[in-house]
Amino acid sequence: MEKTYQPEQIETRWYERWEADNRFAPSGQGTPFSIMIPPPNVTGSLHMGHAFQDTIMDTLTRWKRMQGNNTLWQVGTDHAGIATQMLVERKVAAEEGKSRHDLGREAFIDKVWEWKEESGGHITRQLRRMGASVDWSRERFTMDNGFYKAVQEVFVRLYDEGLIYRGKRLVNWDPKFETAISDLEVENKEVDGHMWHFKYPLAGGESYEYIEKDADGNITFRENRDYISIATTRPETMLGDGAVAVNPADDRYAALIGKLCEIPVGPKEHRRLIPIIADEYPDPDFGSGAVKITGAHDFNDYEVAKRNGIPLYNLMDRKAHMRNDGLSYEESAALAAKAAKGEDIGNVDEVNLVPTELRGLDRLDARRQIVEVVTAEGLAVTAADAEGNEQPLVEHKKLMQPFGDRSGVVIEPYLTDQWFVAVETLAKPAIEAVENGDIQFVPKNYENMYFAWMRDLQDWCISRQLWWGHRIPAWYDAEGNIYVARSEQEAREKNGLAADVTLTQDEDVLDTWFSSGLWTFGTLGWPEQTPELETFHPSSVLVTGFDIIFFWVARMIMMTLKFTGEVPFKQVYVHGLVRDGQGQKMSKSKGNVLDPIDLIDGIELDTLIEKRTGNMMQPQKAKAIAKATRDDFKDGIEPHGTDALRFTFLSQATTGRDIKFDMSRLDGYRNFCNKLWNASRYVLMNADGEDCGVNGEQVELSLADRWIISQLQKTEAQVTKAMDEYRFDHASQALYEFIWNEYCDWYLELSKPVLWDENASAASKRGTRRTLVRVLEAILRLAHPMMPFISEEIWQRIAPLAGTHAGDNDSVMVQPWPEADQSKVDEQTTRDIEWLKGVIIAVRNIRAEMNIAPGKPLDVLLTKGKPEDAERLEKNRLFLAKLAKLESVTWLENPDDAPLSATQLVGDMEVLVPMADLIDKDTELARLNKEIEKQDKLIGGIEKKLGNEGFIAKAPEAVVEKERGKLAEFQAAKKLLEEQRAKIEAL
RNA sequence: AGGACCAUAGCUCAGUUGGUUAGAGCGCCACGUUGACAUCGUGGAGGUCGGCGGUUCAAAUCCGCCUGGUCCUACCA
Repeated sequence: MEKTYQPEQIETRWYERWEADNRFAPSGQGTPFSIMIPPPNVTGSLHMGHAFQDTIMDTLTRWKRMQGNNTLWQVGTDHAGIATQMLVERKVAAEEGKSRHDLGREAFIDKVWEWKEESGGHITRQLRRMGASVDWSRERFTMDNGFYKAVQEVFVRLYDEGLIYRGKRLVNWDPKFETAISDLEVENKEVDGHMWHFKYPLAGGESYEYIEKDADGNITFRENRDYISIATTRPETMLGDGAVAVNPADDRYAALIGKLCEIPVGPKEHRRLIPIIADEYPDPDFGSGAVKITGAHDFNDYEVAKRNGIPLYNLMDRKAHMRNDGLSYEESAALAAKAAKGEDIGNVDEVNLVPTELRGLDRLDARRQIVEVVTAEGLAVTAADAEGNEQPLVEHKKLMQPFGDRSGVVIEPYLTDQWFVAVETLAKPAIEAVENGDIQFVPKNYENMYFAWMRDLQDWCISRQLWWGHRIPAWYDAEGNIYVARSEQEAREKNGLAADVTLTQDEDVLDTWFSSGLWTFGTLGWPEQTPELETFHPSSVLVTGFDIIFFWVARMIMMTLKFTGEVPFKQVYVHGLVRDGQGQKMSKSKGNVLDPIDLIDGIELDTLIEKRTGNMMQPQKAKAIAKATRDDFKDGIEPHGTDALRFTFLSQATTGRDIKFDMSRLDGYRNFCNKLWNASRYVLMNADGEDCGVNGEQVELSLADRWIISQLQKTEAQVTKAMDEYRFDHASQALYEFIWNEYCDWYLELSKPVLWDENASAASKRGTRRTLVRVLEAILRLAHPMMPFISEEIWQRIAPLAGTHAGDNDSVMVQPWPEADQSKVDEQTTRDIEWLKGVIIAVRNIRAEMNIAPGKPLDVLLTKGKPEDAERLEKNRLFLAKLAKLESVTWLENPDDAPLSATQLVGDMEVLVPMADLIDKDTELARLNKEIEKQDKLIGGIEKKLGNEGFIAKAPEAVVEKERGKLAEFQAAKKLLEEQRAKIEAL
């Protein structure tokens, strides 16, 4: 074996071997256990979140597999509609200078598939680097034919049941991608904005007395007005106003309800009049209390408009430019005027209220012009500035503005025909499944988040105006009648349409999440009733981030219950986000992204900087990012190996909260791998080719042997319990603790005196070798789900010595998970070893405090102990001498015979290192005083407790007894320390 | 505005149903290389558990309020 652990030499090799040996497929034996991977985007590359999540899933999967379950980890990728289309569009533009429209739909889709075949496997290759034991033979892609069949089936059935409908609704519109998006794909961000205040003059020059009152009804302001004051952050929408609404309880405007006012924009001769209506929506205490209603461009206004029969005038096109189609402004304004008077003008689609000079402008340019014109006309509300001059009132304020999470552009509410899922009836059973425990969230508090969202569900807009995705299985005839079916042919048959009736398929595709919602059962062959579906559905656990509960988890629950009558998974393990060392979200624009592969393989500083600053949206940040990177990673990143990275994730995986990724812990766990490596090296050096008792030869087990076996049982139980509870931090901690602090620090050291003792019996040497090997072999099995590579590499060498290796094709992957054997837990042995460790530490302590060289042989006396201490000394003389580097150890019956010594306590017993000539009186006195003080404090605390009548009366007897015991112990210790102090003082 | 989560050593975090001498890793200080490992070993320093109040015989732990932080949802023209 190499002297240090070299992960790069073993990881890829083992992964290829496992895959070639078909180790990842279900065994076909045992209780089914299945996990469906949250499908990563096919365009994606592995980020820290994936790496974290995959580590957890793989750890669970390997663990369950070793426990003998019929284990399936189902893998696949998601076609990621917008992201993929965007990527291929860019590629085609760069390579051929063509847009997707130049190519046409079919040719473009071909390009996407080409791209997918070439580059779509990037993330799955990276998944292999993480050691993920997914069943590659069952890999699925959401655009696969089989999966498409499931998607179509679901669509058709929901439509037939009336749960999918098409309608004109206000939706979130992404003007960059020219598609509808769901509200979950919208990110609300705070931006600096303006709020303008404009005067809407009353029709016919009417005026009224505007009166403001305070809370007590006293008049605080009155003036004569011939307008109503309106505020807006989007002046361009004024063009599409259909009404001004005031609250019916607002006295200021009560007299105006039913009257008309004028929108202060557009050609003077065609100024539009709109009604002033009463609605509960306006808040009298906010702004002027009057709200302009633009039903086609604002979600709140849309509701008001619907309630009051106000027309919805669309002002923009798909690019969010001001419309340049439909009727002329004059014709449109005339129609709108009729509508304002309450006349029915029918379909308003052709009505284009954008004045000629604004048509075709971007909405923001239109906004500027409108503000200018209205202000010039004197219809801006004014306020006095610092010098007392009246100025147009423009408030600078923070606005929450919607942005597309992929496009980054401002999202517009936009009126279009879209397909929707009516979610109400689907939501009910989905809520119940969580309420009644069929699905459990871990940690449980995420259930509240789920309920909160499910209780307030909007119909889900599932159509997207994209080319890449599952095309909607709906056809239209010339009259616009809709026929939904699994194919054009079925549409004809179902509806008795003649062959000469022309049908055209809907152009739109489905939201990617619509197909992802079918993931758990769609991947198992549904709608066919396959054996896989029977065996592995519902899946056992879903591992996912909380940010995706709405997008995906909730929808999976709804869809799966609807179509299979089963829950998609029994448990949902929700993990936190992986953040950088400072707790910042990792993002390209912040330049703080870590690539898991770089942590595994290492990366030069310059390459890392190049990676972080290359191809940036905001190049001006490059310098700061380069500096920050230089500060954080002076020498780049060293290679750590996959196992160390996995172990780091696991150790930081506490209950559901975000993790700050800690590089120093990554270093620490790489060292841990090295520790395990070297411990194994030691074992091999001492056991390979030696008699390890594989054939059941007689052995003699030392105290240390029995102790480490006992500790192993406890560790096995701890790790198993922690895994059961998804406490990967506890599981990894227990393993770390055992390997480093027990097996390496103590047991390996304790094995040396036996193995190196020429006088030791063959049976005792054999016993120690057997224990060394067997315990290590168990450790490797225990470690395997967390650290698959190093455990396999070492296991292959160790297992033959332990007699558990079944030949060339064997693997630790398929070994049984270690189960604790309670009969091997030996508390007496544990106490004995604790005693031994206590004495050794006491001697080391004295050495450190007295400045005695670690290697200098010492003569040590033990005294004042109980008879069992003397016995322990006799049994452990060899160990003691070796580990504490002692020349001799003597049991002193009469403490009065003790020479002047440095002392330490082990229980009641005193450890003495005679050093008459060496002792530093002052140092030793100071130390003793400090010790005594400490005991005093402890004693004081307990005496206070025991002096409390309430405590004696009410606390459980066992607790009181325990306190009494402690008191006695501390008092005895103090007494010994005082005696020692007296001796030193007497010098 | 509503809700969730968090606050424990210089840093990253554990701390089960209240009873521990409040722990780990990293970092820090001192010492140490003869054979598993300097990616190491040995010893050590370092915390009034964010603040205030309450419940209790007993609070890092349960309850309330406050402060600070993170996030989600809704946002008001």
